[in-house]
Amino acid sequence: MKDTRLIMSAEKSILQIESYQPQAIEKKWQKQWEESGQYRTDTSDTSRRKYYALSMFPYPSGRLHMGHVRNYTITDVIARLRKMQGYNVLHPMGWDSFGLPAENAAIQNNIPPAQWTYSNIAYMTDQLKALGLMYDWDRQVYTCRRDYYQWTQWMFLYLYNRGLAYKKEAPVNWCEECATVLANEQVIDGECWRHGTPVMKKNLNQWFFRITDYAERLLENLEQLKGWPDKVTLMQKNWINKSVGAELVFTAESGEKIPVFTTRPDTVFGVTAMVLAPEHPLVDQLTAPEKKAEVEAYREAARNKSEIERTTTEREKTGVALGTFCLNPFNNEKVPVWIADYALVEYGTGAVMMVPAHDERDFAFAKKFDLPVIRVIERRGAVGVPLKEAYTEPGVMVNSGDFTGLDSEDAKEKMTRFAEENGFGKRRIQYRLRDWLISRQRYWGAPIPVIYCDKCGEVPVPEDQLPVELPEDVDFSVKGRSPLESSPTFVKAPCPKCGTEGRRETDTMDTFVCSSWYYLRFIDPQNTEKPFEPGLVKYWMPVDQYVGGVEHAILHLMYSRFFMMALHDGDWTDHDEPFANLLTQGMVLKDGAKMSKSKGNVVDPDDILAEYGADTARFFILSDSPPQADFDWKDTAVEGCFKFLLRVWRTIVEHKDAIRFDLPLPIYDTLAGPERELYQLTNKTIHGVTKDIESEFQFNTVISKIREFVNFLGKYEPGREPNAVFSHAVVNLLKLLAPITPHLSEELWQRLGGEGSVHEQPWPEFDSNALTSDVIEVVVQVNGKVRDKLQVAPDLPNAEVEQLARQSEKAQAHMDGKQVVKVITVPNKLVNFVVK
RNA sequence: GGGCGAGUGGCGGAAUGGUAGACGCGCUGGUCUUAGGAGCCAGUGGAGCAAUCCGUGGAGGUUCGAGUCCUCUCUCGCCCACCA
Repeated sequence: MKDTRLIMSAEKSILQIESYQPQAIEKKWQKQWEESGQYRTDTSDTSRRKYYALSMFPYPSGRLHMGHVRNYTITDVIARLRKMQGYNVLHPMGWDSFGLPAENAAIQNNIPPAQWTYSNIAYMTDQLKALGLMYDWDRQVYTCRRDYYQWTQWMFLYLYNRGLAYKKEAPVNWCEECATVLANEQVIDGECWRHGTPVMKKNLNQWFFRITDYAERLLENLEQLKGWPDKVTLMQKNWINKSVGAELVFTAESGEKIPVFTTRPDTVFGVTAMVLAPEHPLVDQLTAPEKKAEVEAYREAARNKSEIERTTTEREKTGVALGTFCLNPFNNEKVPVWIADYALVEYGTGAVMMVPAHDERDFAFAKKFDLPVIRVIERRGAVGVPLKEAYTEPGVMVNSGDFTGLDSEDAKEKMTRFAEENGFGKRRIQYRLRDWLISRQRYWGAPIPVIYCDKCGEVPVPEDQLPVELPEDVDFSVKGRSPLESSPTFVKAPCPKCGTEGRRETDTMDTFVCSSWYYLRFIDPQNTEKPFEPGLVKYWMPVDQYVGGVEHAILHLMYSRFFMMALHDGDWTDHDEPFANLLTQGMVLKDGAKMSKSKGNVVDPDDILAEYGADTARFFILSDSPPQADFDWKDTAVEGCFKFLLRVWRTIVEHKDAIRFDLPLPIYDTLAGPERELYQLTNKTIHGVTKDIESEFQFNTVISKIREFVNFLGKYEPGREPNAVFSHAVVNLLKLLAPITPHLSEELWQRLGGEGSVHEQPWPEFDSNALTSDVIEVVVQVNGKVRDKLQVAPDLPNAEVEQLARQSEKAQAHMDGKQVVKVITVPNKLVNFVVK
């Protein structure tokens, strides 16, 4: 392969010095770091300022992909930097190791899910270690291990005892491929997030977490998450989707109350029908006998439609009149009751007051079924213009009884109050966010710790009986119900209350439950008494920097926020937000497309490590794009990075004799010529690199600054004697590179005779006197166009710079015969002559 | 349909309202070499011999000065979407 030849030839060419052999030095240092324990964190040391750096932990799918490499490298560089800056750094890694793929692999290969999972973890652990990541391996967590899921079950009980976990029968999303139910968040465009297959609605008795209790707080707190990308907070805001309005109660002729939720109580005089969701509980009672067959057929059809069919906006409206009527409480008008599948049983009250004049959907429905359109709001200044489409803007009220003439925005408030006073309505806030469906009819997850007893009903397993262990005598291949039902040892269990024989809950928890609190367990992973020690969590939380893919913007990040709030409310934590700063890294692309097996454009991290080593991989993946943007993988650019590291190596090893650690620091004022320039560049680089990392981790510009620095160093002739300025430059270069290329830096640090580990060194400081050059280029503009450039001393008084500029022949050529009306001088930047 | 973000060389991308294209990839020429796909040196937005002119999706505007700010517009990407 050409890459291997490149390395061989490169090595040959520098054979006369000593060659850079990444594979050898990387292995050596990884072993050394592990043995020295220098990356372990003492979480009980709460005396220093702390920094908690966290990557979203991986699912052990088999092997790492480049997205992982990018994610973990970014976090690792941040963690290493903070450590050098003197923080007490926590940087852990673990495994989100429950989940469906393990079960599928078990069925296919006839091996237990645990075996498949642990062998993947072993392989991926080796890969992570080969990348030289600064993890405290002693605090790994595995969500599939009983010492972890015991506490996931504890979390369930905690929520259950606070009334935040409950079971109910509801129409839920069912994926045939997964053979289980899914949370709303796991349904994308009516399709399963994993399989892309249509999701069906089924009425099932399922467990939910009452995340809607926290809807308002989840929304309000977004304001304080200044360290999150706007994009993510916005997505969460849209997902929660708060609507302020009113619940108004219509009354059927037969007496049944039909509440509706509306954001437009001001349009209630325009109601010309009542539309119920097909699944609405009142449908049977409100259907006229002669309509029974037709209505039942419609409901049956709706049931068999997939989510995708039901929710496309382009579809024509369908519906059936029930043949009965209800009364509008505001004017006692009789309006017909219909069912239509554009009304959703899960939202609001499952019933909609139909106002065709002022709602686009209702307008389409009325047109289709020839229902009357009554206009109750007119545009100000354009009264009497005929309606061609729904008018959804505010305006002036018409045809609205006592409310006629009001501004429609005022009317919302007044009409809601009127409804409240008269007992047929109230103000109501509605969120789109639904409760989180957490039960799964699958094996490889944390069992829900509940026992059903004929006498006592639903009984939570007492805390001291946790964990409810996952049995091994299970037939994984059963579909449609939990495989746990097939375990002879699992199902039967004594009722914790009365001791008679009961049945265990056989559903397991959504793996997102496991990952909603893992960041807390990292702080205290070996605790056998509690999920974590609140005192430690108080010090370590929140996570200072969380890094991961934007695909978790809603699912994981909102569930974790919910957990944190719930734990906070029970005094388990001081904070109610888990992640202070969030960085969503972009995707790794190849040839402009997402890496995928089907496209055949996957780059395997193992190959890159074998060919170039971890430092090149780390350096490259940070180099070309800012971390938030997508990153285009380019093989030639990887080579370029390797060549650069070779050059760093050569530049330093070649001049080994000139580098000493015990030389006195250069004194800026005494320096002249190239030495002075080198010293300036060293300080500028330290300053620039530090600044770029601090401001949103712009590693791509960090790397370009380091390249400029090295380019200069390569041309510099330090001589054979110890050289203080050159030594200062090289020592600082190694420190700046340490977080990015930890092995190379460590190796050179040691070879040069540096004490201890480069990673234990303080982050370099810069000499602020030496940040400016001795000569500055000032631009001479005429009417804003660059005409000449001057070399002047920095901070030369404006008047003198202007004098010099006036003498510029090139500038004068453009000012000839014209009058200078204004001169603008920007110190150390430019002089602009405005001429007429 | 609604919301958000982005459009800069052949490519990835730099630019507190102040020299557009840093840094790199690629390419061109030279050098060293048995050889070069390594190293080193030089060049590289477009047009032009040159002076110079034109250039950040498009059209306007603000400003001494606009890739950057404002208005409109086009294209692409992402998110949400029959949520009442």
